[in-house]
Amino acid sequence: MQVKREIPLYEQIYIKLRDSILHEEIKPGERLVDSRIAGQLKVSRGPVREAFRKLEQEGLITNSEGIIEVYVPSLQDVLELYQVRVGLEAVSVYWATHYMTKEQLDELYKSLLETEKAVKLKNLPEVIKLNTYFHESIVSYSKNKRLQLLMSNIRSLVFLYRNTIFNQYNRDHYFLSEHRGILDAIKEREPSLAAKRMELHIYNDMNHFKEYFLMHKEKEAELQNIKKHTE
Amino acid sequence: MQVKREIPLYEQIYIKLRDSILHEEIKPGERLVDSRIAGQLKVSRGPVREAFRKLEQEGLITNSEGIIEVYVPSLQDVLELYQVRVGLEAVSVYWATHYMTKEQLDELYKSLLETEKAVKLKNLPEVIKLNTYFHESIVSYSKNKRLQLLMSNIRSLVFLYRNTIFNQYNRDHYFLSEHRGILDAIKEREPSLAAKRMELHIYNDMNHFKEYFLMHKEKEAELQNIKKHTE
DNA sequence: CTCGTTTAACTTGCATTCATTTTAAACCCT
DNA sequence: AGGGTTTAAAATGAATGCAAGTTAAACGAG
Repeated sequence: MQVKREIPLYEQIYIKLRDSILHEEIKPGERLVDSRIAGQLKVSRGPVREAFRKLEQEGLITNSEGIIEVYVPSLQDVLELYQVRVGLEAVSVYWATHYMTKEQLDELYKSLLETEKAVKLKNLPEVIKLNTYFHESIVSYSKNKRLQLLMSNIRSLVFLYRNTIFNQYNRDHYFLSEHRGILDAIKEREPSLAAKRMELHIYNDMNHFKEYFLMHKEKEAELQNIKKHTE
Repeated sequence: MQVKREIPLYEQIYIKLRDSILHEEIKPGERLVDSRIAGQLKVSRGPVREAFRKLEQEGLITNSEGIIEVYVPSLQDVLELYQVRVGLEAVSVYWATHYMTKEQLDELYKSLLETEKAVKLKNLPEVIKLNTYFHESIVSYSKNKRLQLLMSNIRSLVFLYRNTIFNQYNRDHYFLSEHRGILDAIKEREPSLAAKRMELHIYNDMNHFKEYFLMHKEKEAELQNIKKHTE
C-alpha cells in the first residue's frame, strides 16, 4: 500500500497563483509581493517565493530587478506563440494520424457537428470550448508527453492574452471547413497532408487574430482622440 | 545611466546547478539534497530550494515525493524531444528564410565547407560544434524569441541524454547534403521547401539516433550475458 | 505652491531555527 | 546469525528574524 504524502505548500501556492492569473483574479501587469501574498494565505514567505520561481520559469510572471509582475504579453509575443503553435500542432496531428482509432476520429467528427450547431446559434462560449477540445484532443492523441506539456504552457499564455486585451475575438465560421479538412486527412491516414492543413489553419487563425487586434487598437486610439478633444 | 543590481544568489545557484548537470559534474539519477548543496556552496537552504524549483519547472530535475533527482531521460523521452524539434525547427527555418540576409546565408555556406573538412579529418568534436552552430543559427534568425527559448531548453535535455548514455553517436556524413539542401532552399527563398527539408533532416537524425541506441543496448546486454556466465 | 530633504514603511534576499518525517544504523533478543 | 525494535542522523517543509535597498510619504525651506 502506498501512503500519499500531502502536497507541499509551495506547490499548492503555485497552483493557486497560476489559476488566479489565468482566471484574471490577478491581472497582467499587477505586481506580486511575496510578503503580502504570504499574509493573505496565512503562510510564510518561503513557499511563496518558491512558487514564484516556478511561475517565473513558466513565463507567467516576470522578474525584473527583483520586481515581480504578472506577464503582459505584447502582440509580438502572441504572434510568436502562434508560430510556435504552428510547428507543434502540425507535429501533433502528424503523429495523431498514426495513432488515432476510428472511434476517436468519429468522436471528433461528432464534436464538429456540435460546433456547427453552436456557430449557428452564435453560442460563442460553446464554440470556444469545442474549438479548444478539437485542438487539445489532437495534441493528446499524438502520444507525445512533452508536446502536451509545451502546448499546455503555450495555451495558458495565449489564453491569458485573449482574455486580457479583449474578451474574445469573433472568428467567422470559416474554421469549420478547415477542421473538417484536417479530420478528413486523418481519416485517409495522410499525416503530411493533415500537418499541412493544420499549419494553414493556425496561420489563418493567427492572421485573423492580428487583424482583429489592430482593428481593436485603432478603435481604442479613436476613443482616446475623442476624449482628448472633449477635455 | 542604469545601475545594475547584483544577481541574486538563487539565480547564481540555479545557473551553477544547471551547468553542473549539463556538464555531467552532477550525473543523471543523482540525488540532490538542498542542505548538502547549501553546505558546499556556503549558503543557506532557502536560495538553493528556489533554484530547485526553477530546475524542476525546466525539467532538468524531478521531484517525486520530495526526493529531488537529476532527470534521467528514457529513449521514449528523447524520441519525443526529436519530434518536438521537428516542429520547432521547421518553423524556425520557415521564418529564417524570410529574414536571413545574403551575408548571413553565405556565412552558413562557409561554415558548411568547414564542416566537410572536419568530417574528412574525422574531427568529431568540431563536427558536432559546427552542426550545433548550423541549427542554432537558423533558430536565432527566425527572430522568434520564444522559439529560441524552447529550443535552448530542449537542446539541454537532448545534450544531457547523449552525453549520458554514450559519448557520441557517430553520424555519417549524409547530413552534409541535407544541410546544403536546406541552405539552397533558403537561398531560393522558398520557406515551405526549407521547412520540409528541415523536417526530413531531423527525422533522419532521429532514426539514426534510435538505431544507434538500440545497437548500443544490444551490445550492453551481450556484455551482461558474458558477465553472468563467467561468474 | 514647488522643490528638495528627511524619514518611515515596505520589499527583497538571505540566514537561522524548528517541527515532522524518513532513513539508516545500532542494538538486543531469541 | 536472523529478525525485529530502538534510536540517532538526516532531510524536507515551513516559520521567523535580520540586513540592505527601494519607495513613497511627510515635512520644511525658499
